[in-house]
Amino acid sequence: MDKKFKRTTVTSALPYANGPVHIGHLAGVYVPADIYVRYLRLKKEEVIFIGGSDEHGVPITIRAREEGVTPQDIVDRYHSLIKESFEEFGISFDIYSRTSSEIHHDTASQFFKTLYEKGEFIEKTTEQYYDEEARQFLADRYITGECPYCHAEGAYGDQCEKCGSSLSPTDLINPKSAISGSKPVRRETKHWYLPLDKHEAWLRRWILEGHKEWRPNVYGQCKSWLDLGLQPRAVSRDLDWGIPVPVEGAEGKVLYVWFDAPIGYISNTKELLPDSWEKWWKDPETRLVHFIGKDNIVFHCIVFPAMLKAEGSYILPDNVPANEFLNLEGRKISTSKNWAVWLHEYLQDFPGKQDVLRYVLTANAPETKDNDFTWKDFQARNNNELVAVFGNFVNRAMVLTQKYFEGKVPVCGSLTGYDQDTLQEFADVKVRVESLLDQFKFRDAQKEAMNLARIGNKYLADMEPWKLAKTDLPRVATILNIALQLVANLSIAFEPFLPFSTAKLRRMLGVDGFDWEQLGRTDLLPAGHPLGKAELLFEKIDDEAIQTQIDKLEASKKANETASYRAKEVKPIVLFEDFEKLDIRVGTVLECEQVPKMKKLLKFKIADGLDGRTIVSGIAQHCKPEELVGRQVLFVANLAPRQFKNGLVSEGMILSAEDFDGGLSVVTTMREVKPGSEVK
RNA sequence: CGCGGAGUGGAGCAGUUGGUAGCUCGUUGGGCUCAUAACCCAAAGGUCGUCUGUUCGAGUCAGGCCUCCGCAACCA
Repeated sequence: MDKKFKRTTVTSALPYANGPVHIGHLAGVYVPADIYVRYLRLKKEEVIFIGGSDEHGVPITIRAREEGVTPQDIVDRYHSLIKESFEEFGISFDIYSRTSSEIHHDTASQFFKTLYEKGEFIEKTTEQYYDEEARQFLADRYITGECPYCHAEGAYGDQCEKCGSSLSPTDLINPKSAISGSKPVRRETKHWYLPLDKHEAWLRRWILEGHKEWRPNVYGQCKSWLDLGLQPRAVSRDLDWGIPVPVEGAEGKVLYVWFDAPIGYISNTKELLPDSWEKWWKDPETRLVHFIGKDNIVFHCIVFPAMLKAEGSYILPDNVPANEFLNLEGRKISTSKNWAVWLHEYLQDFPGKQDVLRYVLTANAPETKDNDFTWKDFQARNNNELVAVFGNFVNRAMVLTQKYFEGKVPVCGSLTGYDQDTLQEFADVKVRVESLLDQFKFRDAQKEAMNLARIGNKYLADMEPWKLAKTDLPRVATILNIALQLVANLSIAFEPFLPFSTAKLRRMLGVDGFDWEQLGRTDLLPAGHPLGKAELLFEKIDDEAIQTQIDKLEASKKANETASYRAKEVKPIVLFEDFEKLDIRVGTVLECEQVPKMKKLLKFKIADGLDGRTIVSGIAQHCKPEELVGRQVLFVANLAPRQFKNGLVSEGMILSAEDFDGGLSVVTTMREVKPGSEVK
């Protein structure tokens, strides 16, 4: 901010071409990036806006295999879907390309070679699991087996979801390939690592001392990583989809996707500007800004800068405004669970309403913490803010001018003190909006721009030109002149935020365009200037349209849940004598209560036909204690007692069925039997 | 006790260096009638997650705890 730059390179995170783009992507990255870029362009600053699809990596190959198509088919499908919907939505990339392009392969390959030749990598040989049937090495996530700690089946190569322990694939008992189902074998493989530890010193100075202005979430995350000590990171993988590692003896190896993806920013710039791309990436007078989501902070603030520095000729990012996440109707957005509002579907369902979504996502942007998108809020912001405040003010000014001055901008006469105060506010708003945009505070900036319309509505209400029209037409002329200047100002102030609506507004005003510099001026429309046709800037969205969206969300979620549901694999065969060792009995619940301070635990007093026993069970979030009293439940009677931290001892285990969504249902008997009856 | 971010009126968010708790929406009452029943004014509504400490004074600083979300498993 203190430093003066000549031009700005803006990048936005490359969406992964494994699915369509949803509102979370938009709110987190693309809308703020687009606002910023449009703002700079309006100021006539030199700027480029780089985007593209990230098309490599394991998940794409898995998906392709599942669908029986090639990875290229998958990325082609989603690349064009994403590209088209961005375009229709008005994300004004100078280029939106892809990492499967030839130019990217060359660029990334060359980048690797340069670092390789400079000796910036270290080589390590390790043993990894190899699937002989599928003929490939397996990513941690694609190996399953028995957890060495809790012995649950289906633990992943990196973590057991049952007990939460983090694992390494070689820890698993009876490992199995998730791809072919076959038993993988260990095989040696060589990989290249970027020794981040060697970069730690300068990164520390650069970020912790040089960029204190970064957002707290970004700065904090970096600090945490640096304080923990950086480790070398592998830059290659054993895979057949990606950019081949361009050195001898690296057959069957590709660049790890996080290594090649950020280089995509550079390749895409090259594609756009084959002759002059370097000044956007290598000139110290260029300001580099990355728009990303919070999950990408480490890559863009530590790993990618380390790569750029290691290469030697590149500039480093000046700021990385990362957003938090957006939730949808109170839940996390999830691609796999189809809990999302997809951009391409929104564009179909709400044609011509790009700006409404842009407005809502900015007004509710997750800039400092995770936020929630609800359709009700979407409707309210449209109806109560865009329509009622902004659209209505414009309409009032237009209609009154039509009525009293045949649609021509009336002459501004002498000004009252109130007029002057109102005009002064234009300039104040400009200063505030600019300052907020410069600090990447888009939510506040948009709110400030909206104040112009509020000022306008108040001005009209206070002046009451419709009353004065009967007695003092010259005064009405002045009032409407000011109101119309305000409308013109709105068309500038909102240009970065609502490009479609401001274009429409300019048509209504009968002007071609304004510069940002003109914002705050009070003579944008000369007296006598004929206005264009008045139309409504925004329209109301009714309950029905909103309900349709909510229903759609619920329906697709349900469909998805049932469609993707498949029971877990059956465990290995056991002998009858093993089964007999378990003593399962029926017990009647005498008492049941929540364990104080333990959210998940219920304490049971069970009649077992003997002396009775106490059982503690972690099912409090799934059933109410009072519903269980008097019911018969099944429990394992000869399980070794387990003591909890607070001293409680559980003498057995109550059996419950686990539903597909993790919900628990306690198992009971069909008819009442004597407590202590054996279950066989 | 792995690390970071967050927890503020019904909803969504501000709150800079500690000094009267603000904004938008909603609610209630009033006004206006040019306007897409839109607009303008006023009011009600908060022990700022919780406990303790520092201070003349804490939403703000320090420490403990609780809850939510991310990061090492690549979904922004």
